[in-house]
Amino acid sequence: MKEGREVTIYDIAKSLHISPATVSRSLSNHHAISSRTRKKVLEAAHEMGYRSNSFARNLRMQKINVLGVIVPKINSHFISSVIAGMEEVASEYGYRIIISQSMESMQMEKERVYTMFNNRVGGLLVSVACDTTNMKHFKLFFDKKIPVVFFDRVFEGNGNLNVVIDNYRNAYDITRHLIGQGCKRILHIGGNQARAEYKERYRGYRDALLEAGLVCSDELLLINKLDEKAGIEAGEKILRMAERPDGVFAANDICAAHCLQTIKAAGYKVPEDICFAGFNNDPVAEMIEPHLTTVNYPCYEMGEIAMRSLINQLSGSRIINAAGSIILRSGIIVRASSLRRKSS
Amino acid sequence: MKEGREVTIYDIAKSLHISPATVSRSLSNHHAISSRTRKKVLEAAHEMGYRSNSFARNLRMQKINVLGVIVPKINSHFISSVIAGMEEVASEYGYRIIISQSMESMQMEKERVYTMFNNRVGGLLVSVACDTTNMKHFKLFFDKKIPVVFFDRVFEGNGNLNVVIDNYRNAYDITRHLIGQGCKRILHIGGNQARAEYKERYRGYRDALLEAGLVCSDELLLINKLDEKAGIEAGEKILRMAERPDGVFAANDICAAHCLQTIKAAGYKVPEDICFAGFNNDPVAEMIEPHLTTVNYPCYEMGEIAMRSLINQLSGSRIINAAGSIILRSGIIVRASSLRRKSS
DNA sequence: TTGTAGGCGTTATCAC
DNA sequence: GTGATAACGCCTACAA
Repeated sequence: MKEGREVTIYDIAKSLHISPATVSRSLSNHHAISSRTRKKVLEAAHEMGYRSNSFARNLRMQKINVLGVIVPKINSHFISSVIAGMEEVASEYGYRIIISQSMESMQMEKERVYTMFNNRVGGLLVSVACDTTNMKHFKLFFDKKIPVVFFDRVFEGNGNLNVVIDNYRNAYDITRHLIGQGCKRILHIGGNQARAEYKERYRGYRDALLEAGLVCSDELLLINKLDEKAGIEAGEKILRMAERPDGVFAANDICAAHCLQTIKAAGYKVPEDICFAGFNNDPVAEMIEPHLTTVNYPCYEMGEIAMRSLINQLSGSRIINAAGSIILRSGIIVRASSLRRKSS
Repeated sequence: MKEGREVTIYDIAKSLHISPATVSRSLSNHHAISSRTRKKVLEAAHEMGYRSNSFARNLRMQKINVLGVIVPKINSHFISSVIAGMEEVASEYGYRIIISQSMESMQMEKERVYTMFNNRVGGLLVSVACDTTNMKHFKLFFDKKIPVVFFDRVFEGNGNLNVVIDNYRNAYDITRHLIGQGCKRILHIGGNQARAEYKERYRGYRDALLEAGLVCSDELLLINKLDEKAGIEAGEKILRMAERPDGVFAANDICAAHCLQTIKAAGYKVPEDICFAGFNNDPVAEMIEPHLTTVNYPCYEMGEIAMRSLINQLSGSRIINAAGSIILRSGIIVRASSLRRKSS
């Protein structure tokens, strides 16, 4: 076996005194080939350490088995679980995935999309950055009819498919729950309202309040980045408020948990003084004391479904309706952080 | 713009009445090209929806800009952070990463390695599965001198590079800390002892005990999968013990946290009755009450370093010593779960 | 500064 | 059943 250079079908052909075409056919189980020849070739290939060159093959075949995934950041419970689900399905169908992070920046997202395009991925799975305001940069894909599936953070209406949960409904339900526990003055910590998903969570919250005749004012709305730091700052802000809320619904668990911790450290009791609710069902929700009421987000399943839909569009001969939304089942999980009464 | 067929540099060349070579050079920022021509080409390329064909490019260049990452499971704080670090460095250097999971199974790991090989990744980053007992399946890569960098869970001595932390030392230090807090009977929850990393943590623990003249017996050693379920079961087991330990050192935080929770739920006080320490500095460590003493594991940094080392081997003309180990700085973080005295 | 031409490793289309 | 040969799209000596 030669060091350095790769073994090609020519090398095999030469050593066997046959033509490269025959080798190629043997390797790809072509029907018009004698089984004796095929056997010889297969053995020689193994012997010589041959591996097919996927670049040459793809170049020739015009076919691609790599799919792209673009996410804001990989290192969150939510995203890493989604990706785990995607990877499992992808590898089951013989696809590879390449992953990149937009770091919550639309500018970087654009670059990533372009790179994916140039890398000729067969399809794209995307959860957009926080400040992504439009989907112009996906036009490249739409124009070429390369399927794009959005998940979690999505856009409507370019013939693409979205995999989501019902943000409005879950936010509404969890706010209703807080109201049911006797909260009269509920504060919402939300994410960037330019993102429909966070807007929907806010709307669900607001509608529940209005319906119950409770106050819903700007003072009770905090918009931030929903990370650890934001949670702590939100807590400090709440502590400084003249009229303190008796309930908090945050648009994610990390933020909720750190806010809760800050409030607790100041001597207030949860849920007696303030009820808390989050979103996502992150592992921290079950660690914090008291455990955090939250919305169960089927992350792993979302990854599986999104990937399955994408592969479907790639291999399915005729898809009737690839566009639209798949809304996954989700629901609230009631834990001690919001439980004042026995029955909810 | 033609539908269906891809735009090539030939199409651009034709429409601009110049040669394909000029187009190619313009596109790759070759120096010997007039900026006027380049501009024209870039515009035309954009206009016509051109994208470079990475297959043709790779075929021609014999170079690969895709690197493979194989991990047990993506969806843990530790692994997702490592990958986030890797991706950041990779994209900085123009590399893409393809990721797959071995699901903690050596059999699947073998398959993944083979797939990566056939996909002709330029290099490999691996943290091996729990039950991986040898590195025979990486021989393909070693033979072809394709660089492989192991991280966290590693193997010694095949000319490969390892990126690790000092498991022995950290385990030793944290056990010493528990002893310093007055613990006399410390239990260790460890991972699969076939894995050197978990063995090292056990050894550090044991040596600290022996040195202090404390008891170190099989009764005080629990080996399990270190996940949530294992943590709860460990807690239940401890509660059933005749001679209960007054300190627990678990080889990861998830397990430690759930064990702690189980013990606490049974009415015992932490750290007064039992001290707790974990490993990894997972987000849950700062959420649980009391906060968990742990070992800070520089995950993101590990991803960055591992990726940087790999790219180094790929591009560096002469690497003096690519083999061996890089040991990252880590250290214990003392929190309330083990703090009985004012000074540690 | 730009053009010409050959080859990277496959597979498909002809012949034989 | 097998062999010759022409693409696939790109890059890069070498020429001009």
